Amino acid sequence: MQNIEVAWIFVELADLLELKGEDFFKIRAYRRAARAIANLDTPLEELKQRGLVGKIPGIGKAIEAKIKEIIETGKLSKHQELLREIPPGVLEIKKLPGIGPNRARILHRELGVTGLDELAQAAKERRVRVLKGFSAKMEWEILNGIGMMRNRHDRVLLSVARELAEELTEFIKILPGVRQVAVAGSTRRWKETVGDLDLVIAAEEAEALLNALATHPRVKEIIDRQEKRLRVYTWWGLAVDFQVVPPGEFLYCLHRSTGSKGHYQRLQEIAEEQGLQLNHHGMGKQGEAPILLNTEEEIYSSLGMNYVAPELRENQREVEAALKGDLPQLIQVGDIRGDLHIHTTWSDSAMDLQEVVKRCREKGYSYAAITDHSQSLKIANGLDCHRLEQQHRMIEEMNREFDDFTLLTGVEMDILPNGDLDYPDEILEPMDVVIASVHTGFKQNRRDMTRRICRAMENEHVDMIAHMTGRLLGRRGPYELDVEALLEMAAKTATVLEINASPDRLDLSDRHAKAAKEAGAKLCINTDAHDLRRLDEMVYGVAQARRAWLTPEDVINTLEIEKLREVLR
DNA sequence: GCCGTTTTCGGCCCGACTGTTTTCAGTCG
Repeated sequence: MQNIEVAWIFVELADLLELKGEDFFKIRAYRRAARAIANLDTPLEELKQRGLVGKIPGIGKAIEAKIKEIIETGKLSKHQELLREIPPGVLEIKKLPGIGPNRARILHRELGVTGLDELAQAAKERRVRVLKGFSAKMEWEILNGIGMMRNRHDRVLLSVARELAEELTEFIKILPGVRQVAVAGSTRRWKETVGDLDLVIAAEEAEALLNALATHPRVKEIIDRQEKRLRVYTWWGLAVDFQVVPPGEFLYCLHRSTGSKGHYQRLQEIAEEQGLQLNHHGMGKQGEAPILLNTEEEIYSSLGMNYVAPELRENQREVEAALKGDLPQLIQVGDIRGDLHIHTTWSDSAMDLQEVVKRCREKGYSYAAITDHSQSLKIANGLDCHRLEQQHRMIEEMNREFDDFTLLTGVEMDILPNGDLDYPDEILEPMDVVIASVHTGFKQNRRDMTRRICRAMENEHVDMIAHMTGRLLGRRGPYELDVEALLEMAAKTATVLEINASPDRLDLSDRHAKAAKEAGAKLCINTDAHDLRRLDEMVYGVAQARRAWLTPEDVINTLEIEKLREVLR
């Protein structure tokens, strides 16, 4: 059992207890423990053997015992008990916008609804509006919310798909008869959310292989089974498609399954124009033996074009660019020299300054910026001017110890609802990196919100706007914004725009990041990490940048420190 | 349920917004 799955049990336990109206602090303790577990570098099982589980901050005797139970039996009796008492559908109801634990409880108790379908039915019959604490408007919002949930229900975050893909490919590799295995589809193209996971396996024999996969512990149910294909639904909420292909056709099958459909069809057209045929069996002249190829690069070069990286295969004129030799030299993870948006224990993060420095140096960075929250964000323990100056003095002192690494001073400053900034200019002036971002008043109208961010860009000390549209994938849409106007303003004021690498944000989107470059703005890829593990999410931001056709020159945190300082100045 | 260089008990991040139960409970970040 993976740590993340243990963490999920505690998250769900907390949700269930919340629905029962349990003590707030107990619930928070479970959530904290879940977060701590999810962020561990070492498997819990190993920690348990070494007797270290109780040493994890946030985990005491009671939760330690529960972790032991989970590792030994695969489940938690208290959790199972609550699941018998509260239908899992009620947890779904609690996820609706505007519905918290209390309203979900009322809906369950008063109307007897056990899930979204029954709730939708009740709302249509106008049985919700008459309940205490509800109204006609809320009834309408509930129906809206259910519609939204259904639309996204079958997609998961890219990071979930990639983690599952890694685990499954490791498992498949050691099965007898397997020559090669690779992830295809939108997961390979690093699309921000994934509908189903495609795995292509090269092997002569399929039956025993698919049997083994059908009984894998991640599999919840089998959706479809054919001779060479297996489609399953996993406990992670993601469907997986296993495809067994002859070793000689692996390359072509992987290429086709990677897609996108539009991109592949475009390639088939190009092939046809050249008298060739391209399909999952191979490529060659009609009626003749296929051309022998070993790599995807060779498929593209045989068609007389540059290699198109999976991230670009979206039928957005990449084929035309490749034919002309006009594709950009895409940015790579190794080009990144530092992370410019990191939180510490000074505000709401789990890592202290020393830990950040250690991990960033291990990652080979030559700089990092500490950008904690600003004073008005009380819930995140935002820094007032005094604490901010204290922190910056400490950073300056730390910097004396390094000759090959620079810790930059900075802040992630709130743009207040009226457009004012959270610190006066004289506080911002000496800082290395001033990030401005929105954390409150999300429901402003398009004109006000656009003007609000524009004003921040106009301040000469603001270097960067973080997670500009505010979206949380699968949970919250972007705020109302005139993105085009903002991209232009960013270019005009030389304000850098962040690509937030966190898999639940990826904000700017690929489309917006591409438009930002075209508008003449510079970008920066940051993790916005609040704990050590999430410093590793840079790879998602870089993939997003690649999907936006960005080169190292478009991204400021590829620069050497001296050049970077010039840009920030 | 966790935690302790004041405390082994009694604390445990705060404040804005919303709808309408016109005085606050519920939700959210």
